[in-house]
Amino acid sequence: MADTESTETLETRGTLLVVDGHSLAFRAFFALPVENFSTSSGQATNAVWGFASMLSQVIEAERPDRLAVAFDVKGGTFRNTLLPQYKGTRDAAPEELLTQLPLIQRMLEALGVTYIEKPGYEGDDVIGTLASMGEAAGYHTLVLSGDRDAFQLIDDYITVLYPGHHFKDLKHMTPQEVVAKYKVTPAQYPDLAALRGETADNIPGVPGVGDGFAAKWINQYGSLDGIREHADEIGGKKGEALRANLEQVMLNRRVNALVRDLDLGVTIDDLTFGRPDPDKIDVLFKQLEFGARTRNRVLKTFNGGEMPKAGGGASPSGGGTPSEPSLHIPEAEHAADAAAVEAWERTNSSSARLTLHAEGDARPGRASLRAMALLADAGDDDGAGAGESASALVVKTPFGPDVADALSGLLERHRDTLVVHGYKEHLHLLAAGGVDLPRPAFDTKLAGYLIRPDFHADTLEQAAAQFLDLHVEEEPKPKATQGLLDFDAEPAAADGADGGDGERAREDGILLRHTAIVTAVARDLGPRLEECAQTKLLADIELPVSEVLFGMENEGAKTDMRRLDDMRDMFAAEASQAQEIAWDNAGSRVNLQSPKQLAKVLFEDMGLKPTKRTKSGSYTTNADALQTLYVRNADDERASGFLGALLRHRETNKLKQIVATLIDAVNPDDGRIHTTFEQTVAATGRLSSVDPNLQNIPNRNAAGREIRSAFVPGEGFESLMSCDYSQVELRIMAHLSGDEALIEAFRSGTDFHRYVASLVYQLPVDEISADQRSHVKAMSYGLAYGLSTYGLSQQLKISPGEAEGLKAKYFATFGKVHDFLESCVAQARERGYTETMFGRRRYFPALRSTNRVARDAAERAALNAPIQGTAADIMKIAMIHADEALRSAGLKSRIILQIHDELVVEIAPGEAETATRLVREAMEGAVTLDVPLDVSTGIGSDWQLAAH
DNA sequence: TTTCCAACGTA
DNA sequence: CGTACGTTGGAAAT
Repeated sequence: MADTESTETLETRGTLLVVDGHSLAFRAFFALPVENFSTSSGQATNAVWGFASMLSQVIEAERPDRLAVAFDVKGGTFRNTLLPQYKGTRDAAPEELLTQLPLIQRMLEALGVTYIEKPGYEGDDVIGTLASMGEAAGYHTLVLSGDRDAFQLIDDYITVLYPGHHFKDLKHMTPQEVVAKYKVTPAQYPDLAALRGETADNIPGVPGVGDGFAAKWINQYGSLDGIREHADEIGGKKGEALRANLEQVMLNRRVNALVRDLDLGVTIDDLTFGRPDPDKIDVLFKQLEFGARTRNRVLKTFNGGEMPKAGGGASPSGGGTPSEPSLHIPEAEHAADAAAVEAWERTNSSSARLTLHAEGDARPGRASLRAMALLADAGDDDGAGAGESASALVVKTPFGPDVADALSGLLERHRDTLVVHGYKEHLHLLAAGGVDLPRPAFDTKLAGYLIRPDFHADTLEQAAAQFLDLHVEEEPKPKATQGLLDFDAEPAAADGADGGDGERAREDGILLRHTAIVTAVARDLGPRLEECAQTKLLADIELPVSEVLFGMENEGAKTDMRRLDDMRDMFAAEASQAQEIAWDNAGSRVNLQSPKQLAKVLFEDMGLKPTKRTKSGSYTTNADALQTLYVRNADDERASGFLGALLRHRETNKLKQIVATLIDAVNPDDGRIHTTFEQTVAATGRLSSVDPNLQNIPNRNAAGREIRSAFVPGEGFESLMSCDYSQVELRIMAHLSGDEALIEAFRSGTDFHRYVASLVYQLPVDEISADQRSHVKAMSYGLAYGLSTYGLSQQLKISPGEAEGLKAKYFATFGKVHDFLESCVAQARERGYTETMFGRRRYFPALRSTNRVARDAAERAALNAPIQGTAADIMKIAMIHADEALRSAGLKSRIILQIHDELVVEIAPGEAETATRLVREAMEGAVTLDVPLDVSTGIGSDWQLAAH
């Protein structure tokens, strides 16, 4: 990278590296996404991490003998006296960066690196002074700075390292480089900068004058003084501008001159480094949640390339190349029979932790097991020598029932120390191998989710990267191996041809590596889960609900295939009919599913006036817009014909698509659809449903709702029951806010929305109009989403003024609700996270964002999270209780679906009454609030008929 | 072939 | 200019 490295090696005593601390911190802050670098408590760490990483890079590349870092000091300098607006723009440095500066200084201290601040002066002055001192002491000085003011220091002994677009390509600015770039010498550079100005420092230059003209004048007249003397001779607009701004330019020149003779109280010989303190680093990095890899790399770099020996910190264990994480992967035994499993168990019976990791296909209804590994380790969580004494066992499929039994017994005996990554997935995998998996003591996937609910790792490697700080750097994994590293990967195409021993050994290696990663992640996450008080949530809610979900996924939902086929054909016919009409009116065969083509037809060919734009700037063609256009152009036969047909096509085609997707998802073996409930995806704590999504089956209009009639009881069952919470989120708001009026509204037992409307409008209940009720209802629901008055007016098609009035009346009636919502946001802003009734957290670093759009969005999310999250918690508890109640009553009836506030239960003959009672009780009694939890239930021969 | 966007379904 | 999700097809990017 250093093309100018060969600057004739001058006789020097060594190399001094002087770093502009603020400049580097800025650089690091803006180079790395803060979302990926925050601690669980919301402290941003991107600048600290980047600072360490960038400084390490430079040290490794330049190998300096002396090192110092200069910082600015808070408060003004003599420059502000001269130029009040000086660096005015820099004070706008984001809070998230400012809070990291002390951390960076602590890190430098721990690394044994001198950092210098001088009150009343800037870092640049310190740098200038240090450079002079270095020169005098016979050192070659490197100045690492992104501030061009430093260019004036450059001479044969002083080089500025100036970062390019990527930090990696640091430019070595020598006198030759400066002349080549600016056509002036380094000594003349401040003159040029004074003329041009410096936007970064909020210094205005001569308008219309850039580097080019400034250089031309300097070369013509020698210096700024020369230019001033001959200012009258310079013609044109630029000359005029120069004369008008001469005063400013001269001031600039005084401001940008660096002071080079400060008394810093140090000598160059004090600026040694290379004695980092591993203990201090460990304390700091633990606080910052940096992992072992960062620690080791940093320590190594700052210890002159050697790992420091002293200090009782974590041992570097793996060591080796810096690109390998410090994982200890033990040699594995292979168990071919039950005896081998039992023998391995005996030799490892005293292990403190047992990690189970299986691979295969974990999709419900078609799961298969490929191989599994067990890793027993000493479990010394302080990290010293972790894993050194570990022992591993690999078991591959196929294996017989004797091996399965031996494994089941082993797992059962070690359940108290058992760790998995993804209990639910492992239940599927092991069930496919005939092995029973008891509830483990720890699940790294669930734990990771509780600690950082908005981080979603697709692969185990990603989870490790997040939690062990094995940050992915330059080298992306080779494409070929990527698939194999996928946690849930399909079996790698088992073409027997080249499935040789090498292939097999490699697969084993990956399996073991993954197992070791799970062990390492568990070691890290256990204490962290405890720190943020999520351990109970894991043990009492997430792990138990995994079992319920496993059961639901495994059973699946029976569908009436004939009904589905009929519906698909019917919707398809309607859609194609609508398409014909649309095409006739359009006069061309536009693709009705292409917003782009539609926009052309509507807004160009037909010349209709567009309504709104999409966020990327094109005209929207969504249903809302089409509806508006339809009404607006009712008298235009062609346009309204097209729009009407298009709307019908949109609706029916969508339904056709939904049905087709369902048909595609039916498992031919049992005629049932086995969705997967994702337990670690939704940041609020809700579940989600994929492959297929059974949580978005239409329900709002009659045509769509018909699809629900295709969900039926399977063989051995007689009906479906649907149970749902009514207005849970509003009830939770009532409870959490303690608003007496709202609580009373729920206790009254009358039509809730009507009752609320009567309070808001101060009218008797029976005088409330349908409009008033629906407006209040929309307001109530909108509350929990942070709905704006504008949004409310849009939805209700009323004026913003009316919406404002409604909101005012509402909050006048339910004042505590307002206070509560505000307090959610305020608390989140203060602590960095929100909490549900059960302590589930969600972090909101964006509340401190300087970007208003992002901040507003975070505020809405922060006000919603405790409400939606508490509802999710309650439903999970209800599911655990209901499942348990059904089982212990010996019923065959079982929960098969969850749609956020609704459970669908498949009812066995004769069990309707008991099952209804048990599920209702579980749901109503999941938690005791200041308001009753109302559950409504219904039973029918299909899902639609079970509605109530 | 992969990635993004617009659209739309649910609570 | 309303929170939380997942799926689809077309179009753009590769």
